[in-house]
Amino acid sequence: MARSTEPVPLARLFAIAYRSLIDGLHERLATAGWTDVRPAFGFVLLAARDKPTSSTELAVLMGTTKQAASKLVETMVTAGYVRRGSSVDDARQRPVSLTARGKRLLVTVEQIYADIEAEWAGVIGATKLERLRRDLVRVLSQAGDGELPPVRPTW
Amino acid sequence: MARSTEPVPLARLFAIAYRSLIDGLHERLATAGWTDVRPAFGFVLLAARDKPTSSTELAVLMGTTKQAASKLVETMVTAGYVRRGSSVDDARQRPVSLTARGKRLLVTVEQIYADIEAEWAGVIGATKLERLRRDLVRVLSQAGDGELPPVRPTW
DNA sequence: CACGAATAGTCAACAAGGTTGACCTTACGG
DNA sequence: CCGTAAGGTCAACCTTGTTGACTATTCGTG
Repeated sequence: MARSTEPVPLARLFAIAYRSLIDGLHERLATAGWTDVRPAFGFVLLAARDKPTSSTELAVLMGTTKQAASKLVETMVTAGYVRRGSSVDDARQRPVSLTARGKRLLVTVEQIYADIEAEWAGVIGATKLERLRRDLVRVLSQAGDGELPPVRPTW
Repeated sequence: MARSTEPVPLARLFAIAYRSLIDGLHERLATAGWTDVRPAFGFVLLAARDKPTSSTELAVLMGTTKQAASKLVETMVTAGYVRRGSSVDDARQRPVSLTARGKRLLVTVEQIYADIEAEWAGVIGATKLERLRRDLVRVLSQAGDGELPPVRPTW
């Protein structure tokens, strides 16, 4: 099929790129035995990496309702990736933190992303890849207030 | 909030970029009076732009089942954007083609995408934007067989 | 310090959009 | 011809999200 002379819309490229990365990640995770990981888990892992997070924070981060975020956390608790604690200074909060298993998954995910990005670098070169990342960050930070906006691609 | 020194994962950037474009598109569409447009409509419009498409073709393009594609078409028929015909040479096919309203929507969508991309070009420069597009196409064509793979970001 | 408003979270009902699986009809290739 | 493949539909179900009502804390201001 001949390539149209029209430029491919960026939206389509981003959709493909995103899906490609996510599919690649989950294929490799499955191969490595992580078969119960849903795409959205990554956000929770990332958000809870350094310090406990909360359902509300997750909701803002992902651009969903806090109920949806809470359900996601519940799923991950059941799967053994995170745990809900209770806060000393605010009894309303149920801080979400990673279990040992969750930490292992996070490490694995980051390793796989690094691998995939390395493969991409093999295709277009590391320099161009980093340039791509840099340009994207710049464009996207613009819309938000210098910070990267919430994430989840609504479909 | 201080930016981490870690590079932002590409997956997250693509997710943000995609969502940003789609949200921007639909905001502007809504402003212009197109209030019943779903994100997935775009694929159908694009696929049916030059020649009639089919549910099966759409399914492959979007990476869903043909039933899901068919439902989408049904929705768009009801909304008046496409029409299902019948083929002369193959009575099994129900070719999907754009209505006048569908064509107007397509034109509008393309105009809005052009506007948004122009705004992006205003941020990082047209040259870098085109470089970004080019690099993306190269990387993504690699995974597929020279062609861009299916699209829909599974969530 | 008391009381009203805001915040963190939960529960339950529902909706959208997708999948699975069975089925019908038409086309194609020995 | 006849078996098999291909395009499409129907109906049941599942997953994931939303809406709306509610509880329990905390904050803040008179």
